[in-house]
Amino acid sequence: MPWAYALCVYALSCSMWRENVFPMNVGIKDVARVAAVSPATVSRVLAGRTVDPVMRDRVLEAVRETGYRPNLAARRLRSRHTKTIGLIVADIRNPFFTAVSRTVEAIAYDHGLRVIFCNTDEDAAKEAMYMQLMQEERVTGVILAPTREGADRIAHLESDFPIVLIDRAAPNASCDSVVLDNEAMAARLVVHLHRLGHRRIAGLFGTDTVTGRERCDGYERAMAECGIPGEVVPVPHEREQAQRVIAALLGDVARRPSALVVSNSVMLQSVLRVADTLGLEIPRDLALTSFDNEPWMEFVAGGLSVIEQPVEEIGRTAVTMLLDRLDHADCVTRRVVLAGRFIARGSGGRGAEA
Amino acid sequence: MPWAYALCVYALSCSMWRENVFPMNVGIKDVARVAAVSPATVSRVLAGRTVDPVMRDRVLEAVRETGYRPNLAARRLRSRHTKTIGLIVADIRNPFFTAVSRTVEAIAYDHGLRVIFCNTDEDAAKEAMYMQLMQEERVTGVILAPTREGADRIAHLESDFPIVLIDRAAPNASCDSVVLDNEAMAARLVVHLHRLGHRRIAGLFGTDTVTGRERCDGYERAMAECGIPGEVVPVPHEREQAQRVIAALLGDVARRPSALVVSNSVMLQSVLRVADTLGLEIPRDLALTSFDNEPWMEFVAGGLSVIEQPVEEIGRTAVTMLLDRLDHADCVTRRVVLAGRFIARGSGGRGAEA
DNA sequence: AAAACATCAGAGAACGTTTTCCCTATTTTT
DNA sequence: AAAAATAGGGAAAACGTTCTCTGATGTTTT
Repeated sequence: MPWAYALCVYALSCSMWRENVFPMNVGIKDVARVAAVSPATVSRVLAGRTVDPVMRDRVLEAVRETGYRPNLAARRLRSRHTKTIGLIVADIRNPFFTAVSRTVEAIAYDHGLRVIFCNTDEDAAKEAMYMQLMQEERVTGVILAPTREGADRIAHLESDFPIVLIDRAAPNASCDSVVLDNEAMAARLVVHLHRLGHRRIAGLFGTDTVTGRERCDGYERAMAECGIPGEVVPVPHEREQAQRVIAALLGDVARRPSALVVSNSVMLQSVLRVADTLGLEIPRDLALTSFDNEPWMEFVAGGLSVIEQPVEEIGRTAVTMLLDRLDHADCVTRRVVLAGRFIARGSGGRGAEA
Repeated sequence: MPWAYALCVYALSCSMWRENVFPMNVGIKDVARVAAVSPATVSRVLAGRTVDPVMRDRVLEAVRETGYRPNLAARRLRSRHTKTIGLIVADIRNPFFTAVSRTVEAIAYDHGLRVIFCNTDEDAAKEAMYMQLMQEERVTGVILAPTREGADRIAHLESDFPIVLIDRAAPNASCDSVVLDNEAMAARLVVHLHRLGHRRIAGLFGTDTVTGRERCDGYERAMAECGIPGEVVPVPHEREQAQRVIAALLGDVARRPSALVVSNSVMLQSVLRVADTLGLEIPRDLALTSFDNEPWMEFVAGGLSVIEQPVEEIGRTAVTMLLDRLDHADCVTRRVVLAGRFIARGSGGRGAEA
């Protein structure tokens, strides 16, 4: 009784008898028989190759009549191209990734490619498992937002298919990649806060990603250039732990900075939660800036000042690069660095930027 | 030059020569040769069937040595079970669906099932295309959040695989389904607002989904029971259009209600946007209640009062039902109705609920 | 000790396509 | 008008597995 937790379970329409209108499995041979042609001809018609029009029509009619649907497994086995790409993201709850995924999917389908979508939850083991799956699926290529371990592993790995890294890629990565200019964008946030008069600016960055690393570098560089000491706070991915770390930072009045640079929107939500429980008002008690832009950010904390990533462009570029790589396998690896857009709203506090 | 828009493109590591350490395509036969056994035996070892231990070890060693990876296309073709389920959602940007997807994926993988993830963007044509794809993939089953047209179509359709409807299902649907008790939950929101003293409560519901329909019914019933006239506002899915409709409602001071019941979180964001541009403060000028709970909702409009859906339970139940249906194909169809949880925060305005 | 039975490895068919090869019919060239 | 070239359809192989069937090797029963 697996539905014990259900509010109620209705049972309906008793006899769903399977009267099979069509023979259970219609194959290309059945179509061929009905159309009185050879299987090869049916295949040719379906592939859109030149076939005598009268035969073609006979085949098409037979397809309609029999309700034939090609078997993709068989097709892929024989033709040896799967027309499938893998998309492996690190956190499906992060709207940045869902936005990129949506674009990737749409563009891939425009190119007649199916996409296998996977979510690793920042878990290197799951990631490895999925990469193996990609191999077993004999995918055409993979678009991957790797964990840090994953990024390392890929550097040493010679895979059977091209890989395009998104969002996270070491500068010396051995495959194509499309990333944000994380350093510059993190620096932009620091400069923004500095101009607003903040001098105690802490940086919260993920411990497990090269993206976090890069943003941290940009933060540190900018802080140095501003001539103020920085405090880098490594924040784990898991929500509970993240909130503990943040609470430790903000709960101690002596330690508490006046402003924060936060590495992404899920981390930002942990910050908001902690600030709320501590009774901190934003931006009065704590100024906030972050990466990623989402609709609700307009309405929180007087409008959050953030770096917006060009999500469509990231997705589009990734697919384009992958496709291009298929044609030019031995070409040099490329690294595309995209600029983000800084959106100034109210969460920086302390008067307006010049 | 498809990267004209790039901030910069680095070209790296020139000669990625493909020195194939292993023969390009290692098959089960190659493994068999190396292990000096028959292909059948290799297959048996890989399937975990009883094989002489010494042979088994030889095979395992040969697998390691050759770097063999099974070809899933071939396996699926021959064995005639794909161990794959389809998951078709209507809007990947809606966090409700991403949350459900995450659960479905995790549970499916626990059961050794792969999932093909698809996003229809509320487009019936895309949905139909994906359903056809599922057929061509010969999936084991499908979990589907249908558009309204899709729900209608499925009622007449006799598909080759079981389908479990989630989130949206007509009460008379011809397949298994797991849904929220939309009527009761919508009524709950109305009652909440009524108790707070609101008398002019409008309901905003999607035009294209049976979920919207059901929530609307609950809203109307509850309004009638409270003895106050309701105003139902159909809101299209597309963002621009949605905002126009909402602006028309809230912009006209005479027409403007004092409180709103909103059907989901993406619609809610449109409401927030419009309220913001109109300079309406929440809950002072407009009380707000909605479906779906997300972390940021704590921090907007004094805390949004919402109906939280049991997302994990929905995903888990859907997979369980699908699996169960495979064992009991001719069983009656089941409809699981889950209760949501009402979370009262501040956005209802006008004093506290009794 | 012989007969019946169980166990398990190998040979080869099968899964549903695409593709190669060959052959015929037609068109083009000389 | 004959020869060469081209086009397009059919037969059969091939893709990499799993599965059925058969036979051999032990193991138990009488």
